[in-house]
Amino acid sequence: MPPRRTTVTEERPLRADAQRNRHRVLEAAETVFSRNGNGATIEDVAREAGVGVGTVCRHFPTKQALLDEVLNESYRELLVALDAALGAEEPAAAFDWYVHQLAAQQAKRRALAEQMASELVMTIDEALKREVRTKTAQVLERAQAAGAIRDDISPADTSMLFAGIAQITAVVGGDQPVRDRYVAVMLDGLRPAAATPLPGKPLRFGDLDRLKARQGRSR
Amino acid sequence: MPPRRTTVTEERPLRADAQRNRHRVLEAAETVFSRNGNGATIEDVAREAGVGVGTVCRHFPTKQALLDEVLNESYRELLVALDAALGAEEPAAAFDWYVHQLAAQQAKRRALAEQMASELVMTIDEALKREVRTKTAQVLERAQAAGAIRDDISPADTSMLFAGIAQITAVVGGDQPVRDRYVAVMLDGLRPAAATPLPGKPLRFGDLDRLKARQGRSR
DNA sequence: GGTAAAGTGGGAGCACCATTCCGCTTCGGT
DNA sequence: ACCGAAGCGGAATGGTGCTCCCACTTTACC
Repeated sequence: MPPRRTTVTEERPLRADAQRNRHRVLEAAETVFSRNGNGATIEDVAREAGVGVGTVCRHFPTKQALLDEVLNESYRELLVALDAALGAEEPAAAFDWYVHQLAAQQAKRRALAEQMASELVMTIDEALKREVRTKTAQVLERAQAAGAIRDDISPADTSMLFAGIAQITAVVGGDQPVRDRYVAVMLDGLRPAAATPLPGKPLRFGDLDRLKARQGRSR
Repeated sequence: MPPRRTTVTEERPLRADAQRNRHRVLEAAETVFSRNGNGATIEDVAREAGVGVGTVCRHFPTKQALLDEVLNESYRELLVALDAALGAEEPAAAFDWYVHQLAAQQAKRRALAEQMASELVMTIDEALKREVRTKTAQVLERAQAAGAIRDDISPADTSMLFAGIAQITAVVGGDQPVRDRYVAVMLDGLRPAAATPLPGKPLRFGDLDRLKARQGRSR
């Protein structure tokens, strides 16, 4: 009966060495997924962790489950950045900072970039996702209120744009100056100064989910 | 000894029915790769074409070879758009038009989008690639000369940005209004009005190639 | 320290796909 | 109409990678 969550307890307490191993596996997974994206194999993870594949598979019944766990972790980190942005004094600068931060995290964790670029359909924890979305919306809205970002952009629009950033990030990799360059272009496109009204209607998150779901299915 | 080019002659003339089949296979490949990206299997292609897998594999010794052929075709279509843009009266509008056009083609041919998003390393015909790059540069430079696009952007920069567009396009799919929305944001980011100087240095095509190669290898 | 339960390693099984092979079919020159 | 070569289909092959299984080891409780 395989245990599930990262947290220490659930079901039956989980033996000490098992806990250690589970942790190692997660770390290894993060390492190799960051390096190779979701193309990395379970064996890669096992080798990195110094355990057998069986161990990996018992802790995480499926490669997807493992990936999900790692990605949830990434989202939790994103949340930290979002909180920082919300706590900042300057809403305008905070939004820019957050976007750069996001790109940096995508660069660090290639799997995150790929997920945001939506090559794969992950099951992220619903509450977590909602929180990320809510806070993203807040950071955006504060920047808009401050006049730093054009008004005809919705939170879901930014998510879509982040997918584009993710792709560029995946190509550019760790080269920060180059990455920042394109983030800056996108941010400039979001300034109110660029007053050409945008075509179409602001996207809602519901639309976004539908689009990504469709994309996932058609593979 | 499998034949190679799309053109009618080479090596030994190729029997009439074989030629017909080759053509069907190419069309089928375009259809299924457009629908499913490069995740489509050879069997999918064969079924769509109404031939056996053996036939597909004889005409194109490798799945990659088939994909390359299809993608080269896409690039040729791109060239048509580029020529149109170069022939246009209004260099400023022409650039915008071309970028929208590019996104539309990416939407039509998912495989193209994925290639530009550089998930896969294709071997595009060198001459063709050079021509696309040269003409892209010309379209860009004319728009810059007309004051429609900021000067601190290089042709390779636009290619990189196109990769981001490709990603968004892959998610959005055929929904033109939505797609255009994000293309418009990016274009606004490229206006001179947004005069915040960009960080970093303009990318050169050499850098771009290196980055993409690195990305391909690390999978 | 002894023992039952929990955990482990890594090989076997399985599914999926690109590619190859070969006996049969179709073409096209005479 | 004939026949040799070219082309065809699709079963067989081989490789890759996820998942399952089970004989062996480690833990933790007495």
